[in-house]
Amino acid sequence: MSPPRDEAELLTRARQLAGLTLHELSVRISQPLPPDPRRAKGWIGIAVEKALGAQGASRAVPDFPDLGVELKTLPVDRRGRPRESTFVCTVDLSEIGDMEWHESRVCRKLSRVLWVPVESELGVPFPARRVGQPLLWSPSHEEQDELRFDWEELSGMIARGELDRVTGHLGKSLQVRPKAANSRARRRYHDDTGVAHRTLPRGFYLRPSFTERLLTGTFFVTDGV
DNA sequence: GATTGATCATGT
DNA sequence: ACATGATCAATC
Repeated sequence: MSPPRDEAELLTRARQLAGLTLHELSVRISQPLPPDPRRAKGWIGIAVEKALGAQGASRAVPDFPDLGVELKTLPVDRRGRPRESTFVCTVDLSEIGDMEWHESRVCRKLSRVLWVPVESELGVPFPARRVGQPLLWSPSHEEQDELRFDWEELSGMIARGELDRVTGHLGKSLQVRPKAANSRARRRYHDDTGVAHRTLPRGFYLRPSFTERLLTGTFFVTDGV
């Protein structure tokens, strides 16, 4: 599958995936379904990448480098509400001190995102789960302000060497949580006074309440009734 | 039931 | 080790 030439082609391809079951998706990309989905947490994301013609899944660039578009699959329940937070990027412990929001990895990563919801309902077997309608998104001014507010609070604490006081409780829309192979993993960093620390690697995540709003659009109230 | 901290797999 | 792709599962 060649990469899409422009956003329109990408969106057309994504819309053609809507309604497919994961089994049908696996046939389309000639990639077997994982025998134990609990041990293949990234399977859906990589499968959708393949189906859309994304480039290498393991490189530190957007999924569609020429378009500057990032792909995110989003597990949703039957009402279309996100069931999980969304990983954005790792917390950069080396250069977080002197960084402006607009040049941050969080801001750049979220500047253009193709969201692909995927059914993730307890009662529905993995092969029968369906791909949903995609949304090509950039943050509104309001969303940008929200994310920036949280990012400045969190990155400010980290720069002051207070990372071990940063828990998942902080941040209305954006939070910091562990992102590591296990809880024993450690990574070194220097705060803005040059003091060295070793700490559990962390990542920035979007809360489900944030992704829920962007899926439906902030101008519509959704109460499930 | 929602949320936070922990974890799984693969590629460079 | 660290990046990619996230979900699992203990706890609140």
